[in-house]
Amino acid sequence: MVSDHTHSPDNDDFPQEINGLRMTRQRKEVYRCLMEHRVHPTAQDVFLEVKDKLPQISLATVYNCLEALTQHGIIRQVHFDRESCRYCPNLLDHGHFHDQATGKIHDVTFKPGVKLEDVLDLPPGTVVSNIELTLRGTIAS
Amino acid sequence: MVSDHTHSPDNDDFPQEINGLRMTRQRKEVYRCLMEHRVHPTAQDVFLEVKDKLPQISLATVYNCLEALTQHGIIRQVHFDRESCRYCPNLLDHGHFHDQATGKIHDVTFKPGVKLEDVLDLPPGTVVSNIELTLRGTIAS
DNA sequence: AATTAAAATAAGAATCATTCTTGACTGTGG
DNA sequence: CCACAGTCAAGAATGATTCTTATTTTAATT
Repeated sequence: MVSDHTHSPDNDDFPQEINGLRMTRQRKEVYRCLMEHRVHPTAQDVFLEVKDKLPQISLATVYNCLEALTQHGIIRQVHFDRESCRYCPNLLDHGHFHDQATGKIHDVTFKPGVKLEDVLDLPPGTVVSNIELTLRGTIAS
Repeated sequence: MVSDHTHSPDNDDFPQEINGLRMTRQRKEVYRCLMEHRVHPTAQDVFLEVKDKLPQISLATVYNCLEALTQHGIIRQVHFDRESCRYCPNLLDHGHFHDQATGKIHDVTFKPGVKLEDVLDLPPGTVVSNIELTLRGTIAS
């Protein structure tokens, strides 16, 4: 994290920059929305939420912000089939479980010490740079 | 065009029905396309291929066929981010590795005996009905 | 073989998430 | 203060997929 030097009413104590990305008012609100709710919202969800703070923001800007944050490794995209992309501020390696009864999405972490090669038959020489693990099902009560 | 009950040149020895789904000429060709090439084609890819055999087939019909085959558990959809859906006739539990250098998609099987619960921290009571595992990376030569 | 109802298909329109384009705006450094 | 680069808003464009409708095919029955 980077300390902030100036102080503006919109900014409270948000860093002016994260991972080399300048945090504009729009990007801050988008990021704050993800951090505060942690419900894996879609761009549309974020748009509706952020409009309360920045009424003039456009959906395209929300997409731009989410894209910028993703490119700079600040958040991650989550995909469920071809549904709208969802966004996730949890940067730890993890998968997602979609509870089909409630519609809720839960982060699923790997047990400590688990390595891909222990679990999968990968072609020799494979270098994996990105994993996406998606589960669907229900939670028995 | 030609309806032939006993024997038609289009039909060779294809079963008339799989998993309760009537195998029409279109569905047969779509399925055959997947089985013969095994390259995880998109609907568009299948459409172009199948047009050689059935020139009048429409893209919507290809989508319908792929949907019907999927619903009846004959093939599976494969998703990479929000790219076009791809289709896979391999019904065994497996994931997919996307080689970013060649663009090829490889099936990745789980090592024998591996169970989800051994690898993941799942919320208690979780019943997983569907897994999608997607890897991206490269293969060192 | 003809009749009929249900299922499947072709063609193109419609939908919807996302991306692109354009012109205006903002902030920073000189 | 000015110029420049980076952002933004608004709406158009794109592209995959789905929907609609009329037509054709199939299977069952006569």
